[in-house]
Amino acid sequence: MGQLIHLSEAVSLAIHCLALVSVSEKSLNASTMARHLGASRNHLAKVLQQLVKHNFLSSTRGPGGGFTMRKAPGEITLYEIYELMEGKPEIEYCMAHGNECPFSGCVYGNIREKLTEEFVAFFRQRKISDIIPAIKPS
Amino acid sequence: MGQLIHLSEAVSLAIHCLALVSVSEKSLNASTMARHLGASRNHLAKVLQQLVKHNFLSSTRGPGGGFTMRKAPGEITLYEIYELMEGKPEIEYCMAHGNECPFSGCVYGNIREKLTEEFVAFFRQRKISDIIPAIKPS
DNA sequence: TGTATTTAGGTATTTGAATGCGCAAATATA
DNA sequence: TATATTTGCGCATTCAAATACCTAAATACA
Repeated sequence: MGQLIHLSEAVSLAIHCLALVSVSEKSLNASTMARHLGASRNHLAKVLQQLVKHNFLSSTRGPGGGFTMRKAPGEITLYEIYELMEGKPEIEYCMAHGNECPFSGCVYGNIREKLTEEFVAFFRQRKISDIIPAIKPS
Repeated sequence: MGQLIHLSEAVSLAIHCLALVSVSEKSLNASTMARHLGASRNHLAKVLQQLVKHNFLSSTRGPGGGFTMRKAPGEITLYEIYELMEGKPEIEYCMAHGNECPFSGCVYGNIREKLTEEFVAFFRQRKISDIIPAIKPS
């Protein structure tokens, strides 16, 4: 149903790819990763491009090419990746249209702010290196 | 930007309307509420239909018609309304496609489950009657 | 009875994310 | 140098959710 906590597939792909590249001895190409993750090669390619552009990955073209890490997995927090792919998490005013809400305080209290903060705190503390142990031996 | 905590406008409209109808002495029509909330009359009408169908509101057509409460505002939790409009909040498996994730535990840990539970707990405890005091005198 | 008002509900349009596609650029290797 | 491989990147398409529109049905009231 409607996802309350919304994490796009792009974020998910980025995080998984960084971990996979981290543990790979040689460079990993997009097709291989797409196959492993059961994801669209095209979508994944877009995500990888972003990660290259922002210096998380290096890419090499041509046969045997692919992607390698440019930063150590211990230096990359999940939050950095989240923000790169989705932007800063913002709380939208609930009546987005005219801000003339006839209520003096938000009917949601500050639950959204609170949950967002918890999420950010968790993602800031968690690093790519933390998720590497979860990779199944292929 | 991408909303991390996603609450649709439909949920928001439903909650606000129930509070407005609760404090209204006579029946409130869709156009009036739309004006007060600065929202689309059409969208709001859909939301109100749902609330009628599920016995939160009664409706009467024709001149002077509109909506009146069918349940007491102290008997309606925000969660009921959320679930009515959005369905139960589910955690999607992050690689939605093939569930052959090459990771043994979810890279997100259980943060999404935890945040969802917090949200649900908050929304279950909060009632329409709790937000009525926040209505600005018009 | 006629008319204006208002909800009901089906259908259409819009929007944004995801996905697909095609070609250019780079490069390894035969 | 030719060829196969692989990324880079812009554009087109698809898909689902959100939103808008349109007409029918009901009802109050003159």
